[in-house]
Amino acid sequence: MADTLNERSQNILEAIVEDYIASAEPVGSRAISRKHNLNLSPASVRNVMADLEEMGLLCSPHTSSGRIPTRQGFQYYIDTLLEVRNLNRNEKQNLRNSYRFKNMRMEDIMQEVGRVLSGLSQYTGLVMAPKFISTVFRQIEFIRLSQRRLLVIYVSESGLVQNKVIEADPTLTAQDLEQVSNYLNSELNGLSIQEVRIKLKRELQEDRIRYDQLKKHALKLSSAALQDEVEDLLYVSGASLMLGQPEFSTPEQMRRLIKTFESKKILIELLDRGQSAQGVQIFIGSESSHIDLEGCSLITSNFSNQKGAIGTLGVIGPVRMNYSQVVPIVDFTAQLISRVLDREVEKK
Amino acid sequence: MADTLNERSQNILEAIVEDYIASAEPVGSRAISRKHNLNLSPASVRNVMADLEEMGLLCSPHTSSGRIPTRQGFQYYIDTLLEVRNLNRNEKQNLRNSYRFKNMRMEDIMQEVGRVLSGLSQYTGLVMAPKFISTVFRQIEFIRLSQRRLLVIYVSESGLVQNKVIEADPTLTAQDLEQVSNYLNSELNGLSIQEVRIKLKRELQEDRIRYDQLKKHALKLSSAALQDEVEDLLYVSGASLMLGQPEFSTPEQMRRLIKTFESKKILIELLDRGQSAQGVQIFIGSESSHIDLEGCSLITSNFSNQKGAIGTLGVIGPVRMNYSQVVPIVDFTAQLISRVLDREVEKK
DNA sequence: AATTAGCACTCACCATCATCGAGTGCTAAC
DNA sequence: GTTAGCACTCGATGATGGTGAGTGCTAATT
Repeated sequence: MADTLNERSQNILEAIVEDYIASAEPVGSRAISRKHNLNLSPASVRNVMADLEEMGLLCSPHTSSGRIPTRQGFQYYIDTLLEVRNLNRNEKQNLRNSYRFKNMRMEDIMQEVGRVLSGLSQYTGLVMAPKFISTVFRQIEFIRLSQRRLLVIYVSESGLVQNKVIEADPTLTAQDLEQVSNYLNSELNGLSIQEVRIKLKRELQEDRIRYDQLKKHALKLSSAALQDEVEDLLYVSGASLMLGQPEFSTPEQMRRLIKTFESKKILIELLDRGQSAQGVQIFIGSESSHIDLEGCSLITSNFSNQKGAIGTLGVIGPVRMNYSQVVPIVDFTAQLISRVLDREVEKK
Repeated sequence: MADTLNERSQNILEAIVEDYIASAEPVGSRAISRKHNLNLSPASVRNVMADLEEMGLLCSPHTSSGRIPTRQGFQYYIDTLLEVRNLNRNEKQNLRNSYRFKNMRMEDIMQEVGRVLSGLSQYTGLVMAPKFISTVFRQIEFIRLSQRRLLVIYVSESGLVQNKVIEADPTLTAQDLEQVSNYLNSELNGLSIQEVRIKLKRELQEDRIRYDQLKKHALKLSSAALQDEVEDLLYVSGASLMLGQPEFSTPEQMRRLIKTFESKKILIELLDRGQSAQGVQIFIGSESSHIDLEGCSLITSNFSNQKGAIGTLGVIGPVRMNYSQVVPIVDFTAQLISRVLDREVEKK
């Protein structure tokens, strides 16, 4: 159905969407016929608009006002009409220069990326660090906190540091712990957590038979340390910029939005959904299902290092977002970060 | 001047402040003379009110409306009239039960505390972790990320993990690094970062003469690792609750508030100011100097472990905050966390 | 001398009402 | 097929007036 739009209708839809993106206000036939040199009278434009409304791509807030694109209208625009220009050399260089990654911790890089995304787009920047389970093991350390509590520090290939407290046999000495970590560090190096878990599980079963005290401790501690899921790391930057958007101007909407951003849970769910795909993805409004994010659009792209640890970054803004501007920024940033991650691990 | 208030004036001021805290609306003479059984007619109350206004403790938004307390009015209320009741046994137990600290990382504890503070007070909870410089050294590890980049992981006595990337001599081998960290771990154990820095500085000078390769590396790496200030860790919880307060109901105020919370810088400055004091502190509105926090009050208390690492927690809300409810919560929580921190380190 | 009843006055708040204008749909003319 | 013309819709804006909570002042009361 949507593909059967003739060229004129497409042009007019495009014009309306773009005007609406710029103004956040209903677009009238007069404005379209004047600004975009389609050489059509307002009346003709009105006829087309009526058709587009019939098709569900436009709607009018009330009988005698201009049209605004519906969700489907935006969807059609994004799927069919949106031309994403690539950044030119200059813009790419500028974007590169926005970042200062020198001697930054992984966490700082993520946060910085969020800040820059938000700053450039003037919407809210999101960065989700690679999931624990997808990271590659580099090193593990055990530090005794108290009699029965151990602090486990885990470092991934890309330098992401995570820590966790586990309970442990109080009879283990510092030497034992050091031996255990040495053993694990040589044994698990280069495996993804997923692989590590499988390996641990297998060896735990085998080892019921053999009786190697050290190995037993090692397996027990490491499986306790690496077992549970670690909370996802999500960085949200520039939430206040969303409050400047006219679509979220009522106190109630503001509250809801900030609350949603604060809990992070819904955002993480949403970002997770895009993890399997490649390239830039766009989720629109309540198509992205959650009521609390109604009126929002999300532009995301995954980044990854060569070892396959996948993170996601993106921008969340009103559905009436400037896609043609934001999409290439998100796209290029994801590529940039992928390269940075690999550079961080560069061996020797 | 303020102390010269006679009892009647004090009673009326107190009644007005408390009514205003409850309603967020100007308080009239009628309401006061009825609700609080002072046995005074509205007219008499009005006379007192006029006096209090003269003194700068009250003001009226317009000629014919009730009075609201000024900043000075609140200040007087807090300094002189506020009676902070202690929590009874039940309430203390409830508060203790709100927390589940079992096997939590330091970071999680801080975040949890913020959440609970926010939940109980219905305002915004703040928790600032002890400053890096005030923490006590427990362990340091070096992990090579790339040729010239080392990841330093530092663990404090209380289990706070911080990490940092430094540049380092590419010729150092893994063995070297291990020796270095072993050396440092035995050498610096139990010192505060401040003491560590002094020690390092002194030894670096001495060692220009001697020629111990290992020690030289150790000193160089550790001073690089522990030199700079690490960004303060501040956890902000329940920012969206502030948006429900009538004093921040305009979009502009909301934006500004969220922006201020987001950048954290101003909050950290403010919390820093209270670090030297003991017990609960209250900062009111723009007395706390920053324009962006106008209309806000901050109730804080420091927590610390026996080693002297000091963190700050508190609640930020509108000036019209329910002090008598929030102060004891903040107070007791700070005591609770201090005890938890010491329990975390409990030796053996 | 302190308290209070009485009263005129103020002013935010709310609902009503008229006006205005941008925009529409429809019809008839081009 | 396109467009000029026109009646109509409806949100936004602003003026108007009534209502009521609250005040300050004065004079009467205790």
